[in-house]
Amino acid sequence: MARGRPRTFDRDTALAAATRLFWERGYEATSVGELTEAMGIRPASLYAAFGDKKSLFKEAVAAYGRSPEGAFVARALAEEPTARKAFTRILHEAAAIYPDPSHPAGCLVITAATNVALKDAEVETHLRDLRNTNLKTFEARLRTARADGEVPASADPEALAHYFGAIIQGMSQQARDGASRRTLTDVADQAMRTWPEPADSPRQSAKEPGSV
Amino acid sequence: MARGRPRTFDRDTALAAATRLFWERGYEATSVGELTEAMGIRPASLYAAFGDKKSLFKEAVAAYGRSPEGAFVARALAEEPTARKAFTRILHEAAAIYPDPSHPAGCLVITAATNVALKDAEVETHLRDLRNTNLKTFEARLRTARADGEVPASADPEALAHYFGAIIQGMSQQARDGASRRTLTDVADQAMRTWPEPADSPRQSAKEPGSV
DNA sequence: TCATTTGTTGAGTGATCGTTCAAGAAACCG
DNA sequence: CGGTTTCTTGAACGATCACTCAACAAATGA
Repeated sequence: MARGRPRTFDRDTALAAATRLFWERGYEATSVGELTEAMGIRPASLYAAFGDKKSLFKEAVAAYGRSPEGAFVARALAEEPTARKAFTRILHEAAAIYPDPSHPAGCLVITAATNVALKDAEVETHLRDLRNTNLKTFEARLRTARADGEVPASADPEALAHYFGAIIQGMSQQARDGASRRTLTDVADQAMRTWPEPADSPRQSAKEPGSV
Repeated sequence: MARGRPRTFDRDTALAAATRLFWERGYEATSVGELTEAMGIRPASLYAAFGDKKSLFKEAVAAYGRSPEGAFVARALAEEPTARKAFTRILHEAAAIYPDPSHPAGCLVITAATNVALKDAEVETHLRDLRNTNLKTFEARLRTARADGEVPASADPEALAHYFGAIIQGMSQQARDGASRRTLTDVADQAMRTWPEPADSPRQSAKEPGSV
């Protein structure tokens, strides 16, 4: 069924190499020449397989989102029974993943398209939309928590969502600036101290009551 | 005393225009052509007055640091009598300044050199060093506060410095993503709820006791 | 076997990048 | 005034950018 000459390289492997390069240096600062070298193919093969640089980047972002390092936030939100456990896990996993030397530091979605020329503004807005969508997901989870009585009625889901988003984005930046897992874990712990407990629960306790 | 033909443009004004452009788009994504157009001069004049693009960028960073939008952190640390008042003011001023539409959003030092090609790595490390120096300044201020008994002995200055640094960097990013002053002020208030009060002071009070 | 389809190769496209040069213009000093 | 110094102008430099094309190679279908 497969017509024509078959591809001589593995598309997923090549995409992973491109993802890593975009993750390291960002969209604009990564040239097609560097991409083809890292992917082990010639320019014409890249364009035949992926379209153009923008399309390749979008595929790289999608691949990153499916990888463990990119999917940990969504996974924590889906798997943890309470909002508090979900955000605690998110911050601690970010502290572990962002500075991990086995891959580029920080988060691709946060860092890969912050300095972009006018002609590539589309790439910048693509990542911006992803980030703002994530904030909305945070907000929705916190709204549910408030409806469940897990956080008090006085809690502001939108403000808390932006707060945790800011912490995560700051941790990504600091990981790129050389911060260690230890330091980022301290930041995560400090950030969780503001978690709004309902009035009838022990205030500001270091451990949640029903800890496993 | 001034020999030779005088400059036909104002150096500070031209530098301010360059600063604004670097602030908006970052180092790599701002071309010399865009710079000369915004500064109202020809390339040769730019190179005669500022050296090369890297030197111009470093001068732009220095000019940003002297401007109100870039100096507010150092000013708050110098002027406020307590660490708590200093950090409260820093976060609230960041919430006001970062999304202000009269200039590019966020902080130039945080955003202007995150995606940089290999040949310009020097620019990236220059801003990284500035950021890490700021963290050390935070840490020193918190260490003093601990010595003064303003924060308990159990407080960790390095961890708190990274925590506030992360909040500020996150607020800068969110301002660039469109967050309002209102939202960022909420983030600042939420962040200050983790401030470590000494054991004999009223815990988690919204206002510090000796407020002016 | 042979036409068709698809991928690879190597060279090369125009555009833009940061930067420089030669010529002329505007100030100074003597 | 002439000589020196510094800046401006317009044109251009080589390098790199994202991207493409013509020729060849390897697979399938008939």
